[in-house]
Amino acid sequence: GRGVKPPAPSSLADLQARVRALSGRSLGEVAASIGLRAPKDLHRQKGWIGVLMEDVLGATATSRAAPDFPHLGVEMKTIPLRPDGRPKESTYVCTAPLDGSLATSWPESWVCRKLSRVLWIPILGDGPPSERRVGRGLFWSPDHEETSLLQQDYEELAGMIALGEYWDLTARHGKVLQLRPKGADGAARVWGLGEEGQWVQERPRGFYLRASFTERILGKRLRAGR
DNA sequence: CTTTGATCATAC
DNA sequence: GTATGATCAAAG
Repeated sequence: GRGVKPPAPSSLADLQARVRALSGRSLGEVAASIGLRAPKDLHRQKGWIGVLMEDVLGATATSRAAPDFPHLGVEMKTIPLRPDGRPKESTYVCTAPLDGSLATSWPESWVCRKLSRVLWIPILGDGPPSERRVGRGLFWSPDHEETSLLQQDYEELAGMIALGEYWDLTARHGKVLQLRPKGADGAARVWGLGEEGQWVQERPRGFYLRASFTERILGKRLRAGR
């Protein structure tokens, strides 16, 4: 089926109201509201929930290197939660260019800008996507401590990339932010600047937030808030 | 069970 | 191919 996308939210208040209205609804209902059907599972449509929420909330920057709501400066992320409230997965942030164009300083970085204001939308439940439910959305900006952790990791990781240390560029680095392969498959390659300044072929990488960090972000605020 | 590395769909 | 949206599945 084809969807009918609502217009972009006109203001932050508009977006907040739409998020509130989605809270508690099943993904099947949400999909139906814009003329879509939920897939039986996510095996072949891993990003379906994220795209659905973008569509239903009127995000405009899908598949572009910009926040989902450019005029509001808001990036939206769906986050699947276990029954105990812990995130099931890490969260993709953005790609990490290896060709020398990656910002070395945190404030200038794409990661920093993308994370400056995030709308987290929890997704509850296992089983068929149509039966999962939308949780209560949360607008988040990193506090001082979170910013410090992110900056520290970012600068370490960006430094490794700048030095071309691909042999050690694994997901094991970073307390809260990590680098992971991000390609069509394990054979995907991209050109990177090597240790001697030569061009080398490497797996493409992306920045991810560790699930433990997202848990802290959400847990702290959901317990404190309301 | 948790984490790392691999993988799938789509837009441009 | 690059970027978006993520989850899957092998490895630890």
